Amino acid sequence: MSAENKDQTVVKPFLNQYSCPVEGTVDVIGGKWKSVIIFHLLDGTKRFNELKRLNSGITQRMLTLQLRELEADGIVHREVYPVVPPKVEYSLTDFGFSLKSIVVLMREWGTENMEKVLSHRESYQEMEKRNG
Amino acid sequence: MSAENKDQTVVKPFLNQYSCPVEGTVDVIGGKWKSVIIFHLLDGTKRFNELKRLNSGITQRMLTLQLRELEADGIVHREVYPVVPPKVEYSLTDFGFSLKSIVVLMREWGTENMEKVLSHRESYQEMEKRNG
DNA sequence: CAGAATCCTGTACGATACTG
DNA sequence: CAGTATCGTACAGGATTCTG
Repeated sequence: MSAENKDQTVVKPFLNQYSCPVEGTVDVIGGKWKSVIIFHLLDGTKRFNELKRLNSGITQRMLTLQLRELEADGIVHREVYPVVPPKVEYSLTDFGFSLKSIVVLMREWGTENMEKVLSHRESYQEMEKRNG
Repeated sequence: MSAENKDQTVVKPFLNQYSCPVEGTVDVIGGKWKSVIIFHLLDGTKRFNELKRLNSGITQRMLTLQLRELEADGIVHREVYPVVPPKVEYSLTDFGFSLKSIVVLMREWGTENMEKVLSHRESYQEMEKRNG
């Protein structure tokens, strides 16, 4: 523990692990890809490469890692069919579907507001440049 | 651009920057701290050290960086009072308040479901240990 | 009080190659 | 097809010190 925190103890009151329930949810759907993956699984079962195509830009490695974490948290179900060539299907569990309202809201917010965000961001950066 | 992406072009149809609006929203409220900061600003203006205390565990540096990004995106307003000692107040802009429903849902979801997540996670890891 | 300036570390994330 | 297995890097995030 750091010197700074020796006198001002860090408190994690929520399940002895988070400082706040919001932080917990971030732990589940945070990161660059998870919420997007969940969003695409909302409209049904998808195969691995299907998800890879939908999450344009993700690498196989990252997709695998994120799916495994979502599986570990009980959000995603992984169904392996013992066939050649391999076939693996991913779907949301009932528990995973409880995140639907959040992810849907995130999509709506993004659709309606990202243009504004990007223009804000641009003028802020120009302002920084002028001032230093 | 990678070899893998030379033939299978990465498409960013949403504002030429994201593959999907959800990805955009993640860009705004993603990361370890932003959504928690926004949540705490929902119930009113806060000073810097107040936010630091509420976000138990965050360092000054990280808090500054995250607040600056939120300010750049038009989510947070920063009001500097020219007094000694310094006084700086942070508040949500009207635009920032449009994120309220998302963050509130995140808190509710965390409150109701994180216990289940953690137990899922635990048994998954034990399962991994047994199988290798 | 609210930060800026430094320096540092871990890990999230990526590129690439290989395989049952 | 759906992955592992390596290797590599950038940046998120942190510890510490200094200051108007």
